[in-house]
Amino acid sequence: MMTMNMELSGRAKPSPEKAQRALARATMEHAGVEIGLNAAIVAVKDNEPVVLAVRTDPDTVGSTDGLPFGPFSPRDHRTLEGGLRSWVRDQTGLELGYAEQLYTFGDRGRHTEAGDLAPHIVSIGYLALAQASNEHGLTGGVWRSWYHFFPWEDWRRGRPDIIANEIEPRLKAWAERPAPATTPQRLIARADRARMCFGLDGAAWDEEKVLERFELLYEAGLAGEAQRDGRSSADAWKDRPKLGASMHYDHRRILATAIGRTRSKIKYRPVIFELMPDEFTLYELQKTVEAILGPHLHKQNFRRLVEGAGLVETTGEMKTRTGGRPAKLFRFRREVLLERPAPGVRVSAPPNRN
Amino acid sequence: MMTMNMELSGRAKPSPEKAQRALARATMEHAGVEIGLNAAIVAVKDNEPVVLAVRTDPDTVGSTDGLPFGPFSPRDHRTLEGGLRSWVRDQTGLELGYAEQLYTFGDRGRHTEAGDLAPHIVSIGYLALAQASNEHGLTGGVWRSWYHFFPWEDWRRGRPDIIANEIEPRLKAWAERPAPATTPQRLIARADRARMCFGLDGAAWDEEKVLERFELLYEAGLAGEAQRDGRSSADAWKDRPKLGASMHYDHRRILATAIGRTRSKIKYRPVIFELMPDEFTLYELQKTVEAILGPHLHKQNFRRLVEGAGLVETTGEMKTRTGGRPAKLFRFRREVLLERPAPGVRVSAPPNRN
DNA sequence: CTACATATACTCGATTAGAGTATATGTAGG
DNA sequence: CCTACATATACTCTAATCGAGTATATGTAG
Repeated sequence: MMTMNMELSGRAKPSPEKAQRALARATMEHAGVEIGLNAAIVAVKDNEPVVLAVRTDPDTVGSTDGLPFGPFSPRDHRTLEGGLRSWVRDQTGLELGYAEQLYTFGDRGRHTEAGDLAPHIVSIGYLALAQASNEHGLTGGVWRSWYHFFPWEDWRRGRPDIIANEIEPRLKAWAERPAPATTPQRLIARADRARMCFGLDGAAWDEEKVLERFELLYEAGLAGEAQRDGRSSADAWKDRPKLGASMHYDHRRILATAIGRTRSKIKYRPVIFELMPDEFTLYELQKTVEAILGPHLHKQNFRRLVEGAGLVETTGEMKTRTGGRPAKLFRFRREVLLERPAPGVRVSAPPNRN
Repeated sequence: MMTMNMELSGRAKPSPEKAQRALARATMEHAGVEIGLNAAIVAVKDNEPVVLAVRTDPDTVGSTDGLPFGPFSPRDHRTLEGGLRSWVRDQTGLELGYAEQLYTFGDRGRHTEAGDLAPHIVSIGYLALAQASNEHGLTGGVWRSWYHFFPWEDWRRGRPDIIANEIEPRLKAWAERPAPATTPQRLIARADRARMCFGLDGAAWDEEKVLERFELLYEAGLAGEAQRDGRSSADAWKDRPKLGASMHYDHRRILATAIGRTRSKIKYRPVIFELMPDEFTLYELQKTVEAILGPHLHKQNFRRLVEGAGLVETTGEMKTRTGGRPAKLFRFRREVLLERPAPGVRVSAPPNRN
């Protein structure tokens, strides 16, 4: 219907302008696209990574959480991020610190819940990091552990049982069913994707692949959202436990993106300190890193790496109530930004097993 | 006149799509938000990294290039990427292979001529990688070296002279001028930002910081776009050479994002092979990597790393016309995707100098 | 005073990356 | 044919780094 011919060849001269006009004409016929902003606001409370969730209807059975959402109006806000900060402040009372854009979600069907009549909403997802201490005036939403939505991501007490007990058998069954013809030809077989994503059969676990894992579960019909969206091939699993709590729309996908980005980013940018109080012990820092990544380093090496990277400096104070020898207090050393091109918490992968 | 506000706050950096003028005339009363897609289509031709550019008006002096642009209509396309592929095919005849979303640019300019009645265009930038051999039916646009727009990024023949001769003195002068009061309080001083971005005074050069460098130049009024947007504090430099070719709107910023992402991504995903023919010698592979990153590895170690990472396998064929000893031909080894969590061309940073 | 818990310092060995040297095998020009 | 040269490929050496272990310091609880 709306075939735009922008004539890019050098001959047809002022093409962009013409194209823009065509665009305007074409888009006017449409119901219109609305732009929304979603925020995954992350903090760490009591060694638990949490995200701010809003519950639509707390009294309804089966009601689910969602991420805070606000419209973007270029009339009111000059920048996307400015708009985000503004409605987050209004809705939740939080003053955001660090924020970065994640991804723009625009696929049709991301609002299937609302039906086809709803205007299409393109949502720009943001990741924001907050200190748990900033929560004083929280007016909307609740902090929820992000492992409430992604229990298989929590490796702090070893490999979570849900992988071997629930995910692996269901994915293996899915992998043995032939892919429907409507599915675009995948480059990698189902079984291999499952193996790489969830570290089955001895494959390595990559803690950054949060989104890939969730999308695999969704595609396999094992995420609650898949059934809601009518993708359920899941009757066989009706009586099995749910794989994490669902969220509205595609919000769990946005959260998966946020978790993956957080896990990736703390390794090359000192964003971990956005989640920490101003002063902390190295053990507290390690616990925060582990809350986000899963356990990786043993204590002695963590100290060496963090101190060796110049990320922190001592305050001179001690924290005595540790239950053992008092620990030195540290603070983030800003100057590291001027010294290293990519400062972050280096938690190197286990040695290559190939 | 429109001001592109690129004030970095150490946070995320959105930006405007300034295509309002034509649209304003067409839809005077409509102040909605429209969605556009921009594509940075990258290839490597004759060891030169190139991007597909569209020229508005080849006969006009001072006309500039832009990136291909097309609208997104959720009515016609189920996904953003599907929409992108569709109009790229129509406009250029190219069938995109690899494509990934980069960033969504949505800032409104403050002083737009069209005023508040102009519909706002939010543009979603994409990076696409293409093989140079696929260009047979190219109907629109021309391939341009990306170093045409970013000459300071080309380190293949050592540190580019433009840094010492042009960029360093102008940035130093800018750093000595006080930041205007309207500028939000910066965490890092101008001089330090210049040092870290461009590796001045012995600081390390980080080839991934393409966007940071461009935004610094823009903020300092040294990019052509800054003058166009009325940010020119650049009278003093009127007679000096331009710092790379400008592009329409904020397209050079999108391209900077694309280059940075490409440089980053080839290190942990085997996307370099999206730019290579099916069979190649290791030397050709190295030249392609160096075209993108700048020279890094000496030949012997490059071989060892690439082969050791399991990225390639020999075809059994040889290429004789090398001007020396014939070279084995290799192909990308797909199975590496099943073996390694993050396979890519490992070009490790030089040893830590701190 | 003792048991214990945690903090912190030091050591060791394996892996890896950067750099150099040596050798193999083609082309070009007399 | 022979020689100079260019490129490809194999191997070696060394320093840095990381995972892991051991040892020691300093607090609290009973």
